Order: sequence, then C-alpha cells, then structure tokens
Amino acid sequence: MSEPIVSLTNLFDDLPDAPQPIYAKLKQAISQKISSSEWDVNQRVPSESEFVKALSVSRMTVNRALRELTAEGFLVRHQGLGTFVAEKKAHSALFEVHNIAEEIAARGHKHRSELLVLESAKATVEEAMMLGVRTNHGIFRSVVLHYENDLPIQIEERVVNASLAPEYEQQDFAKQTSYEYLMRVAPMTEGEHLVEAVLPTPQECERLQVSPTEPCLQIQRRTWAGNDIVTAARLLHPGSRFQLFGHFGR
Amino acid sequence: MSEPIVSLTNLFDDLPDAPQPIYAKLKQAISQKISSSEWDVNQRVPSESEFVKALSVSRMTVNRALRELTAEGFLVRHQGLGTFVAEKKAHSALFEVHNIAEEIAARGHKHRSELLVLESAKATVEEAMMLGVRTNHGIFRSVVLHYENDLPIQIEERVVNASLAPEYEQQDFAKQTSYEYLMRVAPMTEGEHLVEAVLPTPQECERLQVSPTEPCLQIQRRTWAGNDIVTAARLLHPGSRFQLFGHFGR
DNA sequence: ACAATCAACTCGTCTATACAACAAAGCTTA
DNA sequence: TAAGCTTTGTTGTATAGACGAGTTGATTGT
Repeated sequence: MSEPIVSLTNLFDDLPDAPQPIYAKLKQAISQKISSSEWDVNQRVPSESEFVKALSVSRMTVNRALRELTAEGFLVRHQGLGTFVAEKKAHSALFEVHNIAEEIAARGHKHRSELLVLESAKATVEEAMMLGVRTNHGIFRSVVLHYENDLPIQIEERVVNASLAPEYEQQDFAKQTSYEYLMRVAPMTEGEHLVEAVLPTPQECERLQVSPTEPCLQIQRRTWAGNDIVTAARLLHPGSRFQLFGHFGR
Repeated sequence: MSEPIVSLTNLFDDLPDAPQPIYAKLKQAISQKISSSEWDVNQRVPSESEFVKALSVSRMTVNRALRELTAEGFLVRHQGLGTFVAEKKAHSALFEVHNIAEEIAARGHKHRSELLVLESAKATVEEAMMLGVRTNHGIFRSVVLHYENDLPIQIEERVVNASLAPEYEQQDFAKQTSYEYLMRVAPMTEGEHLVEAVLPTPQECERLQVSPTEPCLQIQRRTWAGNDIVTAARLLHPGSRFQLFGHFGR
C-alpha cells in the first residue's frame, strides 16, 4: 500500500475558528491542502481510518467530508483502493477576469474607481439571501463604481459574512486602506457564477448614467468556505458598454 | 403544522429494479415526483421521520437522500420548518451545453422547438460581419425557437459560410432532416463566445413573447476552421427566464 | 389582552457499530 | 510455476441512538 506522504498534525491550524461543524472544518482543511498544491494531483490522501485515528472523530464524519469533496470534484475515490486528489476541472476562460482594472488597462483605456459605500451593517433580506444567513446578520458592505475612460462600466457590490471575518470589525471604515484590507481578507478566487440580463434600478441608472430601459449584464459570484458563503458579489454592467468574451470547447 | 399533501405508499414503484442503495432509490423516487410536477414547487415534502416510518429505514439514510438532493438543487431545507421543493430558475452549466434540448430535459422540463427559417441566402451586413465575409456572400441561415414548458426560452440564429460547406447546397430545404444535416456538417464544438445584455427587436419580442423592455441575454458564438469562420450563432434568452451558471477558480 | 413559557416537531450534526464490496498482496497447494 | 485461497486494508452502505438548534403553536401566568 503506497503511503500517502502527508502529515496530519496541525491539520486544523490556521483555519478561522468560527464555530463550524467538524466535517466542514475537515473539508476546508483538505481543500486548502489541495488548492495550495501541498497535496499533489493524483496523490493518495489519508484513508478514512487514518483521519479517524489522527483526529479522534467518527468515521462517518470523515466519510461525509470526503464524500462531499468528491461530489464537488476535489477528490476521486475508489473502493478498495483509496482516495485521491482529482485532476483539475476544465474551465472556460470566460470568467477568469477578476479585476476589471487590469482588463481596462489591457484595452489601453483609462481606469478609475470610486468607493461609494464601505460599512459594517445588518444584512437586508436580499443580502441575507445571497449569503445564506438570517436577515440582520452582521455583514460588511462595499459598493464601488468603476469607470472606463470616464464612462461608468461596472457597479461592484460586495457583501462579506461578518462572522467569518470577525477581525475586520476593528478596521477604520473611513480609510481607503480598509477597502484594500477587505479585498485581502475575502478574496474571490474560487466559486460560482450566475449570469443574467436585468434592468437597473433607478439608483443604478443614475450611477451608471444610463436610461431605465438599458439592459444590463448582471454577474453574481459566491465564494464558499465549507458550507458557508463568505462573500457574495454582484457586478452590474451596462449592456451597451460591456461584453464578456471567452472560449468554449477543447 | 401544514401537512405535506403527498402519499408515500408505493413510493418505490415503477423504479428500475436494478440493485441500488436505498438512499439512491429514495433520491430517484423523490426527484421523479418533482420532475413530474406531482410535487409542486414550494410544497413541503414529508419530514425525515415520516419517511422513516413509511419506509422502515434509518433516519440517516433518509437524511442522506434529502441532503444530496438539496445539494443538487432539487430541494430546500429549513431547520425547524421542513423540506420544500426548490424553485429552479433555468440555468445552464456555463456554456458547456451546446444542446438546449438536453439542458431542458435534464431539468425535467418539456422541450419543444420550432424551425422558423431554413434557407440558402446572401449574407446581410450583420451576418457578413459575424462571418467575416463580404455582404452578399453565400450563406445558409436557420432560425429555431426553443420552448421550455411551452414558454419561449431561446431564439437560435445560425449562419453558415456556404463556401465552407458547399455540399449542403444539394439539400432540400423543405425537409426537417436538412436542419439536422446542417447541425451535423457545422457542429459548434469549439470556438469563441461573446456574452452581452441587449434589448430584443420587435420581431424577437413577438417570438419570445416578451415586452420590448425585457433585457435579454445574447450569446454569440463563432467556430473557426483555420482563418475562416465556419458558423456564427446568436442565442437570445429572455432575462426573466434564463440564467447562465458556472464555476470559476481552481 | 398580552407576554412568557413550554412542548412538539423540524432539520443538523456526531457517534459507534456492523456488514458488504472491492482491491492488492501474500500464502497455499496442485 | 501457476492457479486458487486467505488476509488485510480500503470505501460503500445502513442502522440506532443521542444531542443541538430553529420554528411553531399551545399553554400558562400576569
């Protein structure tokens, strides 16, 4: 039996100590090992019984963590053989752009942004829905308006689950740097997209300087930590000024 | 306590009797009830303990079935309240789907399509632009309207460069089979996307049965052969009925 | 009438145990 | 040697029980 070349000591270290179930912590710890390439693709990971012995938890708990990570594509399991780090999923280049500033710069255009809102607040009904928390749950909210050549090109709304980033509470919201801090503690490097066409609200019309009938491209993103949504973002682009580009196939 | 208006007798009937685990059979039976609309959206489904009593299985087995169906988007669960049939907005896995019929079928909905146009013609200015040829260049043009549960969900316009598929000229355009032939000679398996939000033309409003201010998601696709564009397609979805779904990162 | 409390019911998690199915390696035997 | 058997370790499934947490509605007390 080929030994998985891993150490299970301190597996739960440097994890946010927000109270969360054991299986979720285990999932997070494992997916972190995989994302950071500490565990290589196709490498065998510890068996269920090894996790059980090392962590003193029930096998069913370990089983649930590994089973869910398998369903999410991080692992591959073979009965009788073991559990292995999965090959990376193919993904479209379509949404690789996380930074509209770079994108605009790449087009040789001028980029400018305004921080419209940055605050600690209670979740509205919509925000609670997006984050999967209760209404009035603590959140951090930011709204940024991006310009391309002095024309508004994107409204970026961001909501961060406060209980998953508690240390952020200490920040001084008046400072520009605290926005940069928010970006750092809650990066959106991996998650889900939802793309649709919508009409802007009156406030958004004003901010984007478009008419109420301007069709807009709305991109919603969510990043997860275990079962919790850490950050939910909503990007709104005027249809007449923005296109998404990408490849398919291969 | 609002009673779930369902019967649990014969729940496992008319299921393929291929040997499969209990939780899988339960999943299949439930998703069948949902797909067939026998259980309505937002309706409460039986609680775990009700399944336990009715089926004489362990609660953890029921729990697994319901939990996985929740992860797959069929159900929504609320602690203390119950389990409910989830609303499902139309969404497709980020551009991997080339066949909206399959996508709709996968959602358990009814798919139907109308072939509105199928002809050999000269390229209009717009079509020439999309294909990168001169105006009046020979093309094959098709327009198909797709329905999901009798609601228009997509207009699919396709333009094929005739000089790259000359043998197609021989086809009888009156026949339905010639559309299938067009799909086969000019498959769109690899290429580029352009996604944007637009307003529909009056003709498109009529075809999609939407108002002129309905924002629509427009997806343009092009497939290449060497330096030539073989096929250009334009897919138009009403914003209120369609979302694109996908992952990013990893 | 109103408020607080309680009871019943829901799902969420975790444990401990058991057996089955599968795979690899070692052992036994012809 | 080669085929078959056994052992060990893996994941897959199923069970019974326990406690926690959230919601609702009834009961109780003021």
